[in-house]
Amino acid sequence: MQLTVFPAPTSPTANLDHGHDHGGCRTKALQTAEQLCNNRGVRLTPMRRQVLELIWESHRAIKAYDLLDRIKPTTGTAKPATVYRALDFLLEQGLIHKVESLNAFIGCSFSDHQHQQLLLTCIRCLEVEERPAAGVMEAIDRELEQAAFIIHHKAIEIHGICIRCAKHPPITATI
Amino acid sequence: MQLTVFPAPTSPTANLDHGHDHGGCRTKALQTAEQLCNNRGVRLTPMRRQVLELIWESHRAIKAYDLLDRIKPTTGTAKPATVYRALDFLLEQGLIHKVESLNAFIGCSFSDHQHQQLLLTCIRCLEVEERPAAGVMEAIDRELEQAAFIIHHKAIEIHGICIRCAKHPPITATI
DNA sequence: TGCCGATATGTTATATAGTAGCATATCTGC
DNA sequence: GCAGATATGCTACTATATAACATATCGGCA
Repeated sequence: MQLTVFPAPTSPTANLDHGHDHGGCRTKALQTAEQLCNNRGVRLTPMRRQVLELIWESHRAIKAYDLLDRIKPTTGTAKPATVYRALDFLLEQGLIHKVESLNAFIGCSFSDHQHQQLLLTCIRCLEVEERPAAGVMEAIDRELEQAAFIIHHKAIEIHGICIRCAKHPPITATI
Repeated sequence: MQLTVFPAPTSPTANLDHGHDHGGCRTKALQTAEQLCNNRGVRLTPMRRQVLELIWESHRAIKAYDLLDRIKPTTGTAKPATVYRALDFLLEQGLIHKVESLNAFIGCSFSDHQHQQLLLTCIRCLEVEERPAAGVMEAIDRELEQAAFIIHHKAIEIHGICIRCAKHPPITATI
């Protein structure tokens, strides 16, 4: 029998995402969020901020109920609505994306300028990469013009193997 | 107060999808499905066929539990697993698509050749149009080559207003 | 500064979506 | 017509998401 073992995803709290210093990502994202909310006159409350922080703990998409579990120790009382309301706010402000095909959420790396990127989810390490992909967006605009379809929202989600995982093939053992 | 009233979606059983004779679509889709399954040596059982027929009753995406409600009168006993198993089979065979952003399913119009199309969902009439969109697919392939991302599956979902609904503006009343 | 309306969160309950695991039935090849 | 494979029945459960109303907090203004 052949067993294919993928490396387990790193723990949600470890800054191990493929070796980059993720603390920098998170700090920058939170600063940008504060600024954006200030400029817009909307409130990044402690609850909303905490959810955003948790989402930014890694580049893996996180599920609403996992966020809930992480919040409970702090609040003691958090319920689904608490999390979903924070998520709704963050989505409205373009600070996070929902990965529809995973029912999960990731921080938006381009919250201060571009939205509606390609979302590349690695089925091995579960990290999601966001790519503005101008060429793809233009091709879609052309296609929709032909179809005379007036766009409101795009979700472009690709699942596959990222370059880092492709370079570190899974351990294969015969038992 | 301004009230914007969109025309209600036509009933699931009516062949009224924007005026085209939908019976033809359905019949053709079912014939293609029978052929494909025969060629592949897989079984389009009565249950699976019924689910496919129900999905093809319109061009609107249908939810698993709505399918379940439609099946119950016939079988008396259908449970979620019954429907989900049929859906899994139809997805595997490429006879239907899941619209991830709706948690709903539509028949595939290109089951005998192309897969992984653009799915255009009209937020007014709720119909889903499938478009192969070669230009978009090429642009995505180029982008993924740059990212060195090995693709397994695409979900490209656009929400907006279709050409037919754009031509029939909603009734607007002041109350 | 303390009151008011607006915004945000707490709380309970429920709706919607999907899966696990084992029993039973049906099909297909021999 | 029997055996193994495939499909469905069935029970229970897990996961995802929202509704509706109560309470708390914020921020402007009398």
